[in-house]
Amino acid sequence: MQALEIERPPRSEAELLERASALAGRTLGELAQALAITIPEDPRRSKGLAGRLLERALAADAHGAPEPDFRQLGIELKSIPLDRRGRPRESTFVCSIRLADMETAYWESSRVRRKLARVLWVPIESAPDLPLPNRRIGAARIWSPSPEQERILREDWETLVGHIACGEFENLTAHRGRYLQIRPKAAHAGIRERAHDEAGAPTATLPRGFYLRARFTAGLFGDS
DNA sequence: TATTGATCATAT
DNA sequence: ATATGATCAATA
Repeated sequence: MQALEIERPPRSEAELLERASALAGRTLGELAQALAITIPEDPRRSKGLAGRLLERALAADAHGAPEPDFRQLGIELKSIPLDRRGRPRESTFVCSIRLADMETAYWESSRVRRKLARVLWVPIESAPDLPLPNRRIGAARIWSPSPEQERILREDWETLVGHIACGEFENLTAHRGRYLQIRPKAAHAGIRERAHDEAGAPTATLPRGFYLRARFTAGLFGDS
């Protein structure tokens, strides 16, 4: 694979999809080499690397901001690990949650809705015994939630955010939500973030994030 | 073995 | 400290 120069961000959805499609069939090892990035031996130390390689290769321009990866296009980039049956091996992180702000949050202006409005899914071949450098990039596809999907995403979001707004952090387990769920999102279980308790008084709890259940994303990749 | 809760890397 | 990129690993 030729060395990849860091290109300008794509100017259109078609151009983005074209660039992503050109990566299909390549391995992450080839991509890493073209970008002059070393893949760590220890899998624990390469979490998130597939996504970061794709961001670099496709010239995503959000650079860590809480916005879609391609800001001008409003398109979010998501890699998704698929097993040999074509099913997602993991849930998909969507965004972190500002726990103290949820009393005044609305679905219409939520980060979840903005990020999921338009997504470029890039499948990554994945199996426990397949080393990261050997995993192949699959055929990218653009997706937006159907009206029915968005209705349920919204229901989940409003229910989950409702619990946060009421300070009911005991109810914030990953068991809740049909498509969306809330799970810890922190360096370790001892981290705390400012929030409000049931009485509205300042408190602190484990930082959380929104995730899409694998059961949901499985439906986006045909063979469910 | 599917799911939940915990964790690892990088950048601002 | 908070955001991004996720997957690891213990549990049910």
